[in-house]
Amino acid sequence: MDQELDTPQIISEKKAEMPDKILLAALSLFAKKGYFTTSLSDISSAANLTSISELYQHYPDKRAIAYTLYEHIFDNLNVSIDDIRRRTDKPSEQLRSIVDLLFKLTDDAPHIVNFLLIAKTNEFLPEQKALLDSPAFTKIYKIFQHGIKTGEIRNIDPMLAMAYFFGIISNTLHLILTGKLDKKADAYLAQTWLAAWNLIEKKSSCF
Amino acid sequence: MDQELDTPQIISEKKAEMPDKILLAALSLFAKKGYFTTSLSDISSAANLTSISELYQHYPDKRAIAYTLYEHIFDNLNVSIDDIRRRTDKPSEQLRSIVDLLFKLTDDAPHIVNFLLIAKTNEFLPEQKALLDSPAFTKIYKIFQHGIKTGEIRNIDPMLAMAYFFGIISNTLHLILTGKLDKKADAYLAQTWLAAWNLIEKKSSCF
DNA sequence: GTCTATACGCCGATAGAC
DNA sequence: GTCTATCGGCGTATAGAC
Repeated sequence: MDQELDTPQIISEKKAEMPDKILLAALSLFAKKGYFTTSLSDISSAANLTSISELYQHYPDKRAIAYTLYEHIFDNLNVSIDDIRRRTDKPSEQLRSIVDLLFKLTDDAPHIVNFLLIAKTNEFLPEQKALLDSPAFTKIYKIFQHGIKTGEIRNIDPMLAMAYFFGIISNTLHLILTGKLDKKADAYLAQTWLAAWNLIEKKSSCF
Repeated sequence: MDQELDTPQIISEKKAEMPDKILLAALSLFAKKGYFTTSLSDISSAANLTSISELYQHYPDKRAIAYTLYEHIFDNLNVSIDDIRRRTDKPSEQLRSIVDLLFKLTDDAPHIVNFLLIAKTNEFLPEQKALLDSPAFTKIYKIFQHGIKTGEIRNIDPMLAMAYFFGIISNTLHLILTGKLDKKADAYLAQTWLAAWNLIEKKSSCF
């Protein structure tokens, strides 16, 4: 339990080898301008390559860059969730850890959270599996199911509980990322966690 | 108060004159495939035009179509909000009416709500004013400010209250639109309204 | 294996025939 | 004023020189 949860290395930033340099550049651009308005030329400039051709030494085409990015981020999210589930099987603690992670990421790697939020609705990434169909999503859904079964979460459609809970979380993060909420994510963490959790907690008198 | 609120004619569907036929086709395609993956050819087919050129008789370019659509939808939303504010100045009733409207729209004109949700984050509509900067948004923000001043809403950052409230609403609508929640929006209205309102209500014991 | 130069397709936009 | 035919540009992708 005191085994700390580091900011996950969603993308290795240490000794940025070439492919990661490209991915970081792409992530930043996609998060800022979107996939379709980002050209390969933009990416190669941002990654300090001499020309577009260099991209093709590492990725077969543009979609592959986006898709690799998508996989990196979702795989790491998935791993983080596995870690969390391994550490405790109490839904309240699992959800708390996930929220902690997301808020921490918002401060430390805002592009990644932006990418996640965009991937939620978007025309981003031609025909990719949406956020809603990723393994990470399914695992989180199971947390809600489990919480309802054990009585920690009140007895409503688990999908609805999830909608409420992450509606609060993701919308708050979104306003932070767009600057409508002007403090760091960390400043809103405690309050927002309480709002989201109390809303779905069994013993809560919200209902 | 019993002055009924019709589904607003966001886009006149009655005797669909040409420009509206085009807008409806575009709305549907943009909501489904996104702006950038929708070609003028797609739009002209969907609108049953004989050729792309016909589009140019009504709109100067592709962006104009998207922008007109954006204006129609946001202007109508804005008008609806004005109506609501004129009918009552009690924030709880105003917010309830807005939520009613959004859920009704989700059942009656899902593309419009989809468009609104997409416009929230998106790379949609090159460089347009985001949802967050529209007059409609500002007016809703004032409802929260007012509610806090009169004591109906508890005393937190109004932007945060808004984030929580509409996080629940919009995330729920999103899951309905994507089919993850499989009933009609109307079936979730009462419960979701309660969740969202109780969360920010002053007398609520959620906190 | 690095980069320049170029090919190719798609799509937005237009011109001009009827 | 309706439609066909075409242009031009951008952006992806490749070939080929060094």
